[in-house]
Amino acid sequence: MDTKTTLLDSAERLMRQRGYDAVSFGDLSDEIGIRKASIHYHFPKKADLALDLIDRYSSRLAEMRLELSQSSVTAGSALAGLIDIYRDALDQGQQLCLCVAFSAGRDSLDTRTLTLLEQFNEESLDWLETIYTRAQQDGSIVDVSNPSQEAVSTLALLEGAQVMARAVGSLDPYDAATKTLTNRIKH
Amino acid sequence: MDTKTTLLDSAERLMRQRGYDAVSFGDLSDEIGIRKASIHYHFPKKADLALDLIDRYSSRLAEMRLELSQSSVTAGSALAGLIDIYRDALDQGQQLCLCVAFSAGRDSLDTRTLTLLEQFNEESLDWLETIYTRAQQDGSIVDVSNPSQEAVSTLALLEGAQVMARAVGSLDPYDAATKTLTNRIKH
DNA sequence: GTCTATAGATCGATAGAC
DNA sequence: GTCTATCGATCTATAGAC
Repeated sequence: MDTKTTLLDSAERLMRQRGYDAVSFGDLSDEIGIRKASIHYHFPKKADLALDLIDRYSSRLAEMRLELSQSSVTAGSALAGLIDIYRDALDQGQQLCLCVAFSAGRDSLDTRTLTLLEQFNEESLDWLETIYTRAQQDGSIVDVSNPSQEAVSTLALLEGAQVMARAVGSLDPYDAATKTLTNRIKH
Repeated sequence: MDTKTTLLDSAERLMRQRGYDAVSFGDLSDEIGIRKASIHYHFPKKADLALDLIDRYSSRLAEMRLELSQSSVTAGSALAGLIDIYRDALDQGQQLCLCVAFSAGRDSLDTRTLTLLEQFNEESLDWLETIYTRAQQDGSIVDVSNPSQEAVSTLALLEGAQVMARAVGSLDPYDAATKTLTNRIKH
C-alpha cells in the first residue's frame, strides 16, 4: 500500500478514536514509521489531511449505501444493513463514525471540510428517505407515514447510539438504542 | 462571581464548542483576564478541571430533571421539557451537551471523569425510564410498550439530534429529528 | 519521497516572589 | 490568589540535502 493511503488509514482510525485535535503528525509518524516532516509531502497542511479524509469517507459510505439498496430485497433489509454498517464502524465502542467525530470538533475544521461534512449528512438523509419511501410500498417497515421525517430521526438515532456506545466503550448501548428501529422491520 | 466559577463557566462553554483537547489554559486565560499559571491554583491539573466540570454538569442536570418531573402534570409534558433542555443546550447549534463533547474525546479523560460520565448517562436513562413508565399509566405518550427501551432510544435520539445540529450550526436538524418524539406526546 | 535540522508558537505544569 | 519567569515537551510547518 502506498504511503498516502497508509497515512489516511492511520489518521482516520486515530481521529475517529480521539477527535481531530487530539491527533498530531507526530502520532501518525510513530504509527507508520516515517518522519513527521515527511508527512507534509503528502499533506502540506493538516487541513489538507482532514479534507481528504472526509472526502474518502463520504465516497466510501456512498458506495456502501448504493450497494446496500441495490442488493436488498426489501427496504427493511436495507435499513437493517445500514444499522449494521454503523455498528461495525463503532469497533466495539472504540471509534465513532468520522462524521460524528468531525461534528464535535467543528471549530477546528476549515470551510472546505465543513462543506463536505454537510454534503455527507445530506446524502445520508436522501438515501434514508428513499428507503422509507420504498418501505411505504413494500410494507417491510411498519407505520411509515413521513419518509423525510423518519430519515432525519433515524440518522440522529444512529449517531446518538454511537455516542452512547463510545461513552462506555461497549456495543451494548448501541444495540439497545437501535432496538426500537429493528423492531419495526418485518422479516 | 468567584474566579473558580468563572473558570468553570468559561471552560464548559469552550469545551462544549470545541471539545476537551482543543481548549487550553491559555484560552481560559485570554477569556477571563488572568495569567494562565494562576489557573493551576484552582485546578492543579487539566484533569481536575474536567472532573469538576462533569461533576457540576451532572448535578445541574439532575436538578433540572427532578424539577421537571415534579412540576409536570403529565409524563408527556416532562418529556417535552427534556427535549427543550437539550434544545437550549445547543445554543443555536454552536455547542453540544458536555456529555456528548466528552464522549467524543474519551481517550483524553482520566478514569475519575469517565466514571462520572457513565454515571451521568445512567441517571439520564433512569429518569427517562421513570417518565415512560408514568406515561403508560397516564396515557400522555402514545404506544409505550417498553419503558427501558424507549429510554435508551430517546437519549440516543436527543444526543444524535444535537450532533446533527452541531454539524451544520443550526437548530433545524434538531427540531426535525425530535419531531417523531414530540408527535407522540398528547396534549 | 524521505531525510535532518530548525523555526516559532503553544502546550501543561512548577517554583517562588508578592 | 495572582503574579513573573521558566521548564521541557510537543505542535504545525518550512528549508534544503540526499
